Amino acid sequence: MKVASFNVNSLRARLPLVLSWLDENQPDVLAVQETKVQDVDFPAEAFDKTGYKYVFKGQKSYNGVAIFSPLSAGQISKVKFGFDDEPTRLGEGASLATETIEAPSRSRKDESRLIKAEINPVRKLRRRLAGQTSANSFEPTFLSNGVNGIAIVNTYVPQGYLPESEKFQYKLNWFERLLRYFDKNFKPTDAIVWVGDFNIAPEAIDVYDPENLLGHVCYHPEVHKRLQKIMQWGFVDVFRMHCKEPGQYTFWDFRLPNAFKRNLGWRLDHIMATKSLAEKCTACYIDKGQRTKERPSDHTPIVAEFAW
DNA sequence: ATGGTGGCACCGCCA
Repeated sequence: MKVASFNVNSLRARLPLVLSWLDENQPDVLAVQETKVQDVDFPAEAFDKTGYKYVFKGQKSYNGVAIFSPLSAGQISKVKFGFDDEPTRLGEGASLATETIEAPSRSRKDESRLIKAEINPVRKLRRRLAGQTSANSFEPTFLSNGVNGIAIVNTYVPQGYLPESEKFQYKLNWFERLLRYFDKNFKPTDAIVWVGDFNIAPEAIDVYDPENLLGHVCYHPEVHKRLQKIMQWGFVDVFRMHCKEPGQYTFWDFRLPNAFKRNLGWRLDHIMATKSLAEKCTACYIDKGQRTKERPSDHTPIVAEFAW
């Protein structure tokens, strides 16, 4: 099973690139962030031609997440958008002048940053191999708390603007809500893949200038604390499990001249798996290929392969 | 070098 995550920075602007990437890489799951498209304008027809199924939630201009999975890999089920917690305190996407205005409960902005689904890529195959002896001969390897396939949690974590801003507090709070979300809906023994743009470089080797960038909203001790707590709940960074090299980035700021060429980047996009699943991870790599094509995203895909 | 990129929407916001 191949799982990928890609912040596309507008799905419509990146449509040809995403379509060719799917065709060339054939992942069982592609989690996409920053689709920047309202649900009514989602380019469904283009993906219908590919055989990939999809679930998505977006809004105008900002945020937006989607999960793609091919028909042959089984159904996408148990789809849920956003958190299921109490009302949020801060209006995240509001302008600077109005950012302290109360946000409505389960706002569109929250919903378009988290999408959860369950997939079972081998269910059909196992049934076929079992012969037609019994329709119920398939026994899932992991069965806990109602998860009998693999749960995919795709997040686009708030960037945080500046450390002294309300938006940064919103980001810290967002990670805390995410931990509660995992705790409420799953067990650490479930097979969960948590992927997406986390807007955090976990360690010094994940950012091009750790000394000077320490304190940046994407490389900040307070954010690190929140991430660590979620990791301690039961996740393994499968990229770092396979690759210890510094300078392995998934994002290069467009505003920094020749950032990609000079490899002045950040590792902000991640694939985390619960321990039982991480043990089955056979490879994890960053695919910089799309950066050499026309109109690339500022992020680049990260891919993990599992013996599943 | 007092600017420089990119996307979307609208005349600015966000990354």
